[in-house]
Amino acid sequence: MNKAGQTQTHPAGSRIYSAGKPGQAWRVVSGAVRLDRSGPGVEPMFANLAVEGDIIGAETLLFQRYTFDATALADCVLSPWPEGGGAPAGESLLAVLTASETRAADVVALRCGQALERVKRLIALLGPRPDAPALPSRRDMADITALTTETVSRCISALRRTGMLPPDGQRRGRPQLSHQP
Amino acid sequence: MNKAGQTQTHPAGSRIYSAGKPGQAWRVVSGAVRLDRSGPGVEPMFANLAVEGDIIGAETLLFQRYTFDATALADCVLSPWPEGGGAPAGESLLAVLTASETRAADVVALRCGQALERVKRLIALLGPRPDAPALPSRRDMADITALTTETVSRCISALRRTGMLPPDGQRRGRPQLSHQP
DNA sequence: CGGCTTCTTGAAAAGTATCAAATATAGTGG
DNA sequence: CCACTATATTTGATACTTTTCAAGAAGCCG
Repeated sequence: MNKAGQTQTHPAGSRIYSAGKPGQAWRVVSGAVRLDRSGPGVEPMFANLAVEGDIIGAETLLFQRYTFDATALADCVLSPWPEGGGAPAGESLLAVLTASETRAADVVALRCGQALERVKRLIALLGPRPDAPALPSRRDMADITALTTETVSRCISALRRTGMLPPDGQRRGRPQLSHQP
Repeated sequence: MNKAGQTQTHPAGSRIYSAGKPGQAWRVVSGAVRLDRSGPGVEPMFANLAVEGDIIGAETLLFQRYTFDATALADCVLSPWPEGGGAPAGESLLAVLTASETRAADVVALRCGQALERVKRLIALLGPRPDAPALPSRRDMADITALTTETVSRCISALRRTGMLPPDGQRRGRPQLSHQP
C-alpha cells in the first residue's frame, strides 16, 4: 500500500522494513520504531529505538540495504530522508550522527536500575502522546528494557494503581497477522 | 603532554576529554574508550563504548564541544579525525554513522542475559588483546554491563576457574591520582 | 461462538544486590 | 629499600528483585 519515495504510515506492530532488503532512509515524523538486529538463522534481538525526529535506515545510503529490522511500536508516519532526495549535506549527516549517539545513550539508560524505573523511563522516552496513551505491546517493552513481559505487566499495573497511568488503556487481542506470501 | 592535532596516547583509566570542553574528533587506533553522559550536577552515567577503529567526539564538528566524557578503558592510541583535517566527506560520515549504530547495538546486547554471559561478551567485544589480557577495572566493567563490581568479580573468578581466562592477570592497587591544579 | 493471542496475577525458584570483611597492589615517605 | 596507607579486588552470607512456571481473564477475528 505504501509507495517508496513519499510519506508512509504504519500501524502499531507492523513491520516497516527488514534487514537485508533494499530501500531508502526515513525520518520518523511521528510515532516510535523498534530496530532489531537480525540475520539469517539469527533470532531477532532488540538493537535500538527511534522516536519522533530520528532518522532510520541511513545505512542504505552506503550499502543500499537495511542493516536492521524496523517495526512500528506505535502508529507511525515516515517521510523520505533526505528531504530533497539525493545525497545529504555533510552538516545534516553530522546532526543525524549526533542525534543517533544521544539516542543510543538513552536506550542504554533504559536498562539501568530497577524494573519500575526502567518502565517509567521508557514511557517518558516514547513521549507524551496527545490523547490515547496506547502503550507498545508488553513484549516490545520487555525486549527494550531487558525485562520479562510479566515484570513489565506488573510495573504497569503498579503505575495504574498509583495513578501515574490512566486506569485502563485497551488491551490487545489477537494481532493482525500480516503475511507476505 | 598530548598536543592537539597529532596522535595521542592515553594510559588505561585516564580521562581523554570531558563533556562541554572544546576539542576535536578522534579515531581510536588501538585500545577501548568509555563514554559517559555527564552534565553540571549530574553524576556521570555510562553511555557508550568505542573500540579499535571507532570515531569519538564527532559532535565537535557540529558544536565545537564534546557531549560525553571519554575515559580510556585500556591503554589507547588516538589519531585526529578526519585524517586530512577539515570537513569529512559525506561517505566517510555515513560510514561512521553506520559503525556507530552497530556499536550501539553491541552495547545494548551487553545488558541482556545473565551476568556471566554479559561479562564474557564484554571481554569478547574489547577484542583479543595480543599478550597481556589486562581487563578494565571492575567498576568500568560493572558500569558497562549494568552489574555490580562484586558480581563482575565473581564472574571473572568463575572464568578463571574454568580456564576461559588466564589464571591471574595482575591486580590493581592504588590508582595514580592525576590531579590538575 | 471457538480459537488464538495477549495480558494479568500468583507462588516458588533463581539470580543479583547489598553488606561486611579479608586480601592484594601501587605509590608514598622514611 | 621497606613499612605504611589508600584503594581495588575478592569472597562470604543474607536480603531483595526478578524470572520462571502456571493458570485465568480479555480482546480480536473468522
